[in-house]
Amino acid sequence: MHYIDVILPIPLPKLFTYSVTEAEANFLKSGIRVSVPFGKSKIYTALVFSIHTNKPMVYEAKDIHQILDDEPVVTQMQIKHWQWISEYYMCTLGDVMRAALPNAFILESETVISRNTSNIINDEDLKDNEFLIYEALNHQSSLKIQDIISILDKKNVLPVIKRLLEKDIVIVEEEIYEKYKPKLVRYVKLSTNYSTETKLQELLDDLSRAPKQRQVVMTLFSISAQSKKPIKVSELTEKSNTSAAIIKSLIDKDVLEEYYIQTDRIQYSGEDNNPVKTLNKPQLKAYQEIQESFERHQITLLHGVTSSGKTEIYVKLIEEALAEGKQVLYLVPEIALTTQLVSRLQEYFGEKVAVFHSKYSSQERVEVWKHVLDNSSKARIVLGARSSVLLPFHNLGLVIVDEEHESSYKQFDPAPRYHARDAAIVLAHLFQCKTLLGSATPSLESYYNTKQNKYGLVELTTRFNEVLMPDIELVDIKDKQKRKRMTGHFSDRLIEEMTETLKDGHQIILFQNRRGFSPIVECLTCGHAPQCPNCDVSLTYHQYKDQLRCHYCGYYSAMIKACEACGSLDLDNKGFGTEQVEEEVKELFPDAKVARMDLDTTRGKYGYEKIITALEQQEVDVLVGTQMLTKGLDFRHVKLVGIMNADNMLNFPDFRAHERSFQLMLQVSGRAGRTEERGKVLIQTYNPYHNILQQVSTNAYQDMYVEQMEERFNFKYPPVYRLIKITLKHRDYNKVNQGADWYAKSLRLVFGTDVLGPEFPPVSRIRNQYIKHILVKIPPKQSVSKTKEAIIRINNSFFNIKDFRALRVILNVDNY
DNA sequence: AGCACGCCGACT
DNA sequence: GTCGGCGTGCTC
Repeated sequence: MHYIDVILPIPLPKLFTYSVTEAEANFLKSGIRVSVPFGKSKIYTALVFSIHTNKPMVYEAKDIHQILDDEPVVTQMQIKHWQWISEYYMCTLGDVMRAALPNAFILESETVISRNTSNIINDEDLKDNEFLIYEALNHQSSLKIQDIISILDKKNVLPVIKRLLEKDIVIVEEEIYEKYKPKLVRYVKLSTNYSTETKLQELLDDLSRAPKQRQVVMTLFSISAQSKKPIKVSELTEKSNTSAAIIKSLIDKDVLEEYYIQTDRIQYSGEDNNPVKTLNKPQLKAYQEIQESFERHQITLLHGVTSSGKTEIYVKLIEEALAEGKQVLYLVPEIALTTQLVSRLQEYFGEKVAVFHSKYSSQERVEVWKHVLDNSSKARIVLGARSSVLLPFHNLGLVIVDEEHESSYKQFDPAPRYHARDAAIVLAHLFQCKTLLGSATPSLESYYNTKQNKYGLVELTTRFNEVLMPDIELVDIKDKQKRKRMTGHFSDRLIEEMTETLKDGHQIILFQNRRGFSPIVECLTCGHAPQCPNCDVSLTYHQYKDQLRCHYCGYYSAMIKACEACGSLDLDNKGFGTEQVEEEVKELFPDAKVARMDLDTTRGKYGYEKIITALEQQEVDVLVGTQMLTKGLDFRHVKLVGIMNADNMLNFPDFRAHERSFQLMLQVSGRAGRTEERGKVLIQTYNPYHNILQQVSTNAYQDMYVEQMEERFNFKYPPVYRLIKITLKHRDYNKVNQGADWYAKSLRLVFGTDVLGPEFPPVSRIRNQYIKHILVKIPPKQSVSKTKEAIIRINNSFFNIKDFRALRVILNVDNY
């Protein structure tokens, strides 16, 4: 008797056992996909975890449905890595599998309904709905559930299908099909019949009365004379200036032969590689220090000021890893970054660079996956966002985590809620290779680790070309308001600097960490402000569409003309977002070209690129944007950066608010003056004496670190303590309260005062779900894994209480 | 997570 | 009186 344990891509905390034949058991390996029946009717894709002969005691194992691969598509190393992720981040292996595998690898069966032809039906016996389906099946041989839903225009169609099935009118089958289709490109060549010169001449004579066809043959001939490469049909039609129909007729006549070649969806078509740039002195020094540090530490943090040329150092290290025949993982926080970076890396490494991120189609991802798995030369360097740590690396030689401090490395929803930096470090550890973290404003976590001597530290303090760090000036807008020196949200200082910069033909970036026009619309008579019907927030006014919108659930409505509560026409906009800044710039500087970069303007696959290119081409003088601007983009001609309001970041209710504000402001500042001239940064604030602002203005990372660490220490926050956030969600307000109280009480029995909450978050209801948080703090000496075990025990007892079963509980380890 | 089963209110 | 809503439990 042979059995396999498999991982199913569902959030159930255990493996499932199926029985296989001896032949199957011999063929299968851990990491091969199989399809298995699961539940009453479904067929799922499962991943073989282990093969054994232990018959399950309490149930009869089902047979598998089918084997889907010849060779493992998931490596043993990955499975180890998945196990770490699932344990550390308290989720199931299935969650990790679902996140890791490209969608096209996870096949699911689909119910297909077709007509039972062996039966003659009397129309009269059928009800309306049943008749509609019966009719549809007379035109179409089979229907999917989704088709039936649209035919009947209702959600619950299963009872109807069940009745049809009982009446023997239809048959129901579960179909599963391969989702990944290789991309085939059609090529043509001259039929072998015409390989000799005389035959060819005869052919051309024959075609003398079909000039178009003759033209095609001639073109084909001339292309193949120039190069030996296969000829695409598309190329031939274009070059011979004919249509597909003419080529088809030649194929039908057996003059041409068509054939297909499988190609990659993503192709690199650049020139051959440039030699790696030589490093300047400070870079070289940093590079050598990294080498030395790697001798003592698995992980090294490169703390290099903005625009210091960290990328060149990475390139040098990549080159070395490649020379040893190893793979390299280069993580970046967001896709937006990659376009500039990809071309830079491709300059050096050509087609060895593979890009991977979540905006890729599932088919494109399969191709990258396969290249990495095969250790193909097309994916020696994987440049990617968070999810690329889950790729099937073979012999990883180096991991680079750029902009290490970025919080977008942490997955928020759904599970697995992993931090890509930390998962990458573990991955590197599995491969026994080095990790380089890079940032101009390291996270307290990483910097703390260097102080603890867990990581090595290398500092790079001079900017490339010795450009000076920008001059940062704080502008007290409280004072400016008192003295009537404000025009809208612009202080006289900011206007002066902007005027100057525009006159010199340089570019300006204005940063406001809020999109839309104004976040609150308030009635001046009664104080009422329109709220989202689904969430506990006020609606933001978006001027360009004249709408009120919710930034949490996407709800929108037309802008109100009068107060909904009292009918008053006196409405006031409170607070301001990027839209309003943009509009004010247009009024203040009517000749300047203004663009905006926020979630609203960067929708769609190329939204980002358009704006970035416009800025690079200097088609834009002033760019207004949210924190998107900070993501390490290299804007060459920007000289002035204005931060419209520093206070709303600083006052954000989060223990990391100060750290994050510091990082954000320094990162935006770093966009100023990148090439020759020294840049200028103006920070408008109500509180210029705030320590963080002082530290930003003097680029005092150390001071910030020391001060913040003191707070983290005093208030027991990371990196001193660790955190696990437990979130409860439900439609019913009381249920959430009761559940959260019970949960917190049970946690307190074990962890005492290290449990905070339950507490409603600032936005206590999103999409009609009430939310409550509980925070568990783990002291430095307490075992993390024991803590997690205890939480899991409490969680299990929680779900044994019938009243709480409907609540959704989210465990977020190291939450950001 | 799906999906089937079972109980109860809203319409023909 | 059925249809269709959702709460409950199970999946090798």
